[in-house]
Amino acid sequence: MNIMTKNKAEAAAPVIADSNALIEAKIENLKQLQARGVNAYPYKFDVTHHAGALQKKYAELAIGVTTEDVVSIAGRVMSNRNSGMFIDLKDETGKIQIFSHKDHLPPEELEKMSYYDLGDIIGVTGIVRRTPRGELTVNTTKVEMLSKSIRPLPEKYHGIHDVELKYRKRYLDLIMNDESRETFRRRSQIISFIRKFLGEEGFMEVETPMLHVIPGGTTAKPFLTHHNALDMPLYMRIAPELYLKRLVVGGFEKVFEIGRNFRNEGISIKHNPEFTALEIYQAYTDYVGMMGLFERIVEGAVKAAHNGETKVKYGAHEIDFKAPWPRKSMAQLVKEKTGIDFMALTDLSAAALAAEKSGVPVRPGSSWGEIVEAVFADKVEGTLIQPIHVTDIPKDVMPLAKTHPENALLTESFEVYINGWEIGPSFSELNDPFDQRARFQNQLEAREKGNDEAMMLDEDFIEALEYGLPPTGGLGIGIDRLVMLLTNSQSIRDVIAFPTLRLHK
RNA sequence: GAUUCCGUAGCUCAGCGGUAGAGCAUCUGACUUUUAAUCAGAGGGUCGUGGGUUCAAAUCCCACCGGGAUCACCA
Repeated sequence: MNIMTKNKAEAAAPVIADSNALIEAKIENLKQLQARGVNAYPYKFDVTHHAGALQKKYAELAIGVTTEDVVSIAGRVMSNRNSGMFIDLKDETGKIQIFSHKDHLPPEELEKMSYYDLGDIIGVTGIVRRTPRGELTVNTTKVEMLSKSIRPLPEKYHGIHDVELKYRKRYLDLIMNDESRETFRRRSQIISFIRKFLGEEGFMEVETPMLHVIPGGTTAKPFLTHHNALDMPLYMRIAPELYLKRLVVGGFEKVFEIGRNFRNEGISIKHNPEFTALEIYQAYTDYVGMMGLFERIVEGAVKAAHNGETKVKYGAHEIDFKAPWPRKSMAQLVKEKTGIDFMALTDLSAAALAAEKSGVPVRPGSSWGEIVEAVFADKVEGTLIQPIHVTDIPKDVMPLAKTHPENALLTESFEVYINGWEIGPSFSELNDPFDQRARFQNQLEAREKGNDEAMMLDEDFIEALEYGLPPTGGLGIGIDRLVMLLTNSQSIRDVIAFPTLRLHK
């Protein structure tokens, strides 16, 4: 490169904050193409085939055989052998080798190709053959630059290992790491299955607000925001529950929503500040009806993502999602694990003493139900590897669930546990407006005692109940955790394309 | 938020008081039916940032920034 062309390149080059020799080399190649009349960013390309389909279609094509089939494919240049004579082209479905030879391409086209780089997106038309070395290949008769890449790809063999880079620049992770592609493909399959299944079951998909005047439907710390024109504080929703029940009041008997919830809490391998939840409400059924529905959704999702299999490896465990799953009450499970029978220890101080004795600290002001739940969380939760319905959750921790008809300390409810994680809760929805008001009052008292996650009183929701909510069963499923289980992902950040991270650099 | 580990070339990683290294990628050349192509050569670094200790710091110490893991809260 002489001084003239170098100056020209620098003058025309867009501003790249972190430019380096690799980027400069690619920009120089871009200029060389432009100097030869190539539009490096053209508008379209007619794709007739994808790599995956070709690999499948020609699986039986014998070694050394050249077909007469002309195909047009497009994708990213991933590797380059024999000075560009062989290129591995990668599209969404897989890889295929491109062969560019002077026997099939005019010299000026071959010369242009010398300015192609790894990472470029190109379109190729050519003839399908299998090389003597056994590689399915397209003999290029025409090649087009579709988008010039001016940044170097990560290491072609190891891909990206730096997890921070994976999360911040997910596109690189997806380009380089097939496992990540597979994870997000499966995520999509799972969600598609759920939509299709619920539609077939007669459920209507609805959308409710994410901006709430009063955050409700669960106990969690909300994000607070502000609407300028209305000059009004608004919370990002922590759950859609109360709005979905309003729709059931309105007469929609089977509704569901798949959407984002926002919780202003800690971040961990199981928690992202925004996460995707499925919530379902069905009129005229109760929590028992929800158990069967829960099982069919999850078992179906597992099969959809695993070619009909119900057994899935996760870490060191093999989890079998085949329904039905066992059903056991929370108190029973605690009793089996610790010997403590909280159903016989309904006195608050006796319950607190028993919990402390078993090594579970009790926060001052805890209710009986909170103590039972704390012991369950500490002693039992982590041992529930295979899917199970943990039923009859204490009323103190379920302010929106119907009281259990046989024991006023409990509710008609269950939570599904898999791999030691709560996948989702479900209950017979409390539809008695007087009881609901009393439960909210209890929450307010807890709030005054310093529990800043306790629920706020939602007067408008109670009014809706006063018009009449039919007997209703509801359930929620944490989609991200379900996807983790079905993709053997160790962190929720591996199943959320763009997880929440700190502002960087 | 607490504890702990990590941050070296575009990427993957060595080096852990004494002149900043390798592979891939890039550039030059050779080769031209390859498979992480190969061969010869070259360029590429504020060792996260800022202080300190030392004759000498990528290396030891402190603070900060970013990330991972564990714990706490939660799904």
